[in-house]
Formats: sequence, C-alpha cells, structure tokens
Amino acid sequence: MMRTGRRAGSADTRGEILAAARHVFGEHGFENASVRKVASRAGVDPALVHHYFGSKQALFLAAMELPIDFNGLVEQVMAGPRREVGARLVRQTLELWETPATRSLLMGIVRSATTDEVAASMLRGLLAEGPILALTRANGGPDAALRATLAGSQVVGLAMARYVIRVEPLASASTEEVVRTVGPSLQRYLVGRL
Amino acid sequence: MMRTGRRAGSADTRGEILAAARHVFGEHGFENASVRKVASRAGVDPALVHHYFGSKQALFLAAMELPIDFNGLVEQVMAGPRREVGARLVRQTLELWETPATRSLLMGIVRSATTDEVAASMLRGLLAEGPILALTRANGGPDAALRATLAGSQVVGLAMARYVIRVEPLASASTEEVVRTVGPSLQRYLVGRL
DNA sequence: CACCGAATTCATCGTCTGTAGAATTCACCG
DNA sequence: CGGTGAATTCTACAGACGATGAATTCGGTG
Repeated sequence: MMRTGRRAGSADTRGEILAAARHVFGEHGFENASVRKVASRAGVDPALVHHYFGSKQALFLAAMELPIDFNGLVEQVMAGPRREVGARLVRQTLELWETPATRSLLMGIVRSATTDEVAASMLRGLLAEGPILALTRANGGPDAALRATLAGSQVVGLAMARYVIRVEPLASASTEEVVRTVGPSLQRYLVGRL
Repeated sequence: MMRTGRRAGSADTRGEILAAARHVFGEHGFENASVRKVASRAGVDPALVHHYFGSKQALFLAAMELPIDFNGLVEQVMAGPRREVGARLVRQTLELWETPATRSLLMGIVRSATTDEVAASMLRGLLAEGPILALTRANGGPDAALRATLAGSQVVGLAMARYVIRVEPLASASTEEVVRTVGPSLQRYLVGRL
C-alpha cells in the first residue's frame, strides 16, 4: 500500500500523467476513457490528476495540445515540384500517423471527435483552418476554403480507414503504394481542376 | 405514475424501442448512449428494453441492422456511362446520408466505430466487403480489393467531414457541387488508372 | 369465463464515474 | 533547523450505468 504524502526524490509526475492521458485517450477516446484509467497507468492516485488539471476536460485539452510543427510541415509539402504536392501531403500525413508520439494524439482527437463536441471542434479547426488551408491558400483561387475541406475529407478518411478501422488491404499497404494511389486525389483537391 | 402491467390496446412497442435506439445511438454512439435514454425516448421502462433484446449490445445489433437495398444501390450506380460511375456513387452516398431513416443508422455506426469493436467491424465490412467491392469487382482487375478500400476511405471521410464533424464550407455545399468535386476521385479509385 | 403467456413496471444490486475535502509527507527557503 | 507550500494519497459522495427478478396487468385461447 503506497503511503500518503509527497514522494521522495523529484520526478516529472505531471508529465507522466500527460503521457498516460495521451495513451488512454488515444485508445478509448474522450468519453470512454476514465480519469481512473489514466491515473492507474501513470501509477498515481486519481485525485492527483484533478489536483494538476482540475477536470477531465482540462486534462484532455492539455494532453491533446499539438506538439506538431505545422509551419515546418507546410514548408516541406510546398518544397518540390508543384505537380507532386498531393503526394508529399500524403507522405507527411502517413509519417505523422506512424510516429507513436503524434499517432496517439491524432488517434485521441479522431476517436473523440465523433461524440465529443470539444474534440470535434479541434478536428474541424485542423481540417478547415489548419495546415491544409495554408496549402490551398498558397495556390491562390477563391475556392481555397472548399478545396481545403475536400482535401481534409480525404485525409481524415484515409486515417480512419487505415489506422482507426484498420480495413484491409489498405491498412497493410506500403507507404509508397498509398502515396501513389491517394496522392493524385489530393493533388486535384489542392491545385487541380475541380 | 404509470401503472405496472400490460398496456391496453396493442402498439408496436418493440418497433418504437428500435426507432428510439436508432435515434439515440445515432446521436451519441454506442458507448455514450444508455439503455435508459433509449427507454425514456420510447416512453418505456428500461427493463422492457432488456426484456426484448437481452443486452445493450444485442439492442445495438438489432437497431443497426441495415434496411438498405445494396443490390439495388449497386445496380443504380452501374446503370449509365462508365465514366460517370464515380459521380453516381457520390450521389447515392449523399442520398443515403440525407434520408433521415438511413442517416441516423449510418451516423450510429460511424459514431460508434471509432471506439467500439463491434461497430468497427460493421464499418469494416461495409467498406471492404460491401457494395463498393461489388462495384470494383464488376470492372475486373486483380486490385479490386485495394480499389474498394481506397474508395471507401474517401466515402467515409466525406461522411465524417460533411455530416459528423460538419466542417464548412463542405457541410453546406450543394449536392451537385459535391458530386462534381468528389466524383472524379472516386472515379479514379473505382475504374481509373491508379 | 378461466387460464396461460406475453407485456410492462418497480425496486434493487453492484459497479464505475467525475469530483471534492481532509490528511499526510516531503522539498526548499530562511 | 523550523516552517511554509507543494505533492501525494485516502476516503467519500452522489449520480449514472447495465442488469436481474419479482410483481402486476392485459390479450387471446379453450
């Protein structure tokens, strides 16, 4: 039985709670995750989570804050021939989803967005005002907003099918095959003739 | 206070419970919906739900059983010039999502699929073995399975963006504009050069 | 009209949930 | 080396949840 009171030494307990939260939210989504699961995975009492974050919602917001460099991402997608901009966007997307740190984050947002309004507006912002909009804006045209959401729909659909639902053979296809097949669709949405 | 025992007259209470279940599951998804909410919406005691269906899972399965004529749907998509098969698939999809009866059904499946494994495998089946596969199979080629899941990823992404997350301007775009913009992507996935 | 089975509700159990407050232990500053 | 504040746990509450079993009322059959 773990004794009460402050622990000896100094550890980044707050950080461990955040890491556990990302993992649990990523696995179960917001509503289905519980403060107790997070606490247990962090090796900590549930009350401590509230002491640090105040509420489950606030914990979610803190855990899902994106440590993603969007400016760099947009730059990397724009660097290179314009006729392969779609392919590069697919490649960057797959990389984000296959890096464990960002994966559980995106997983948490997508898994929660279908039922939780806060997470839904996060995803909405990501699709409508995020890096994808920056890409379509860079190529002029008055329909940049529509183009961005169209591309966003393909991106989120790809993520759902490949990583969340795991539908075969898409889930096991190689990165290059996905880039080759999905790239042209995004290409059209981003800079092609609609 | 509603008296105990059998009600006078004869009403299709079981059917009303199913309708209420479709509505509630469509709004909240499986895990977040409760037997009590369904019962309350059907004007019925929660125990009656268990009397008819046995468990929440069984209720979900019964409520989400698709009353959709897939054969007819495939036929309608295949009827007409082959170079517009993508556009016709988009149109059929939008029609399903905009008909209230089927909408809450699909909503329930998608909203639940991100966290519940049973719903996930329903959606997986829909994307990998359902009508979309029938379409890609009809056009020969050894990669029909991959083509179907690619098209499925765009379909589910469109549904997520337009109906679940409701991202603008996609959510408010006219049917014809969506058909015009998304059609060519599906066209490529279904019968085009990958 | 008696009876059986189906329909319906009530009361309840055990569990899990988010959250709050009080108590305890330690690190650090003077 | 004393004291203040932060870190951590314990205990607990009040509500919702899925599920069960018994009790009650009605429709339909003989």
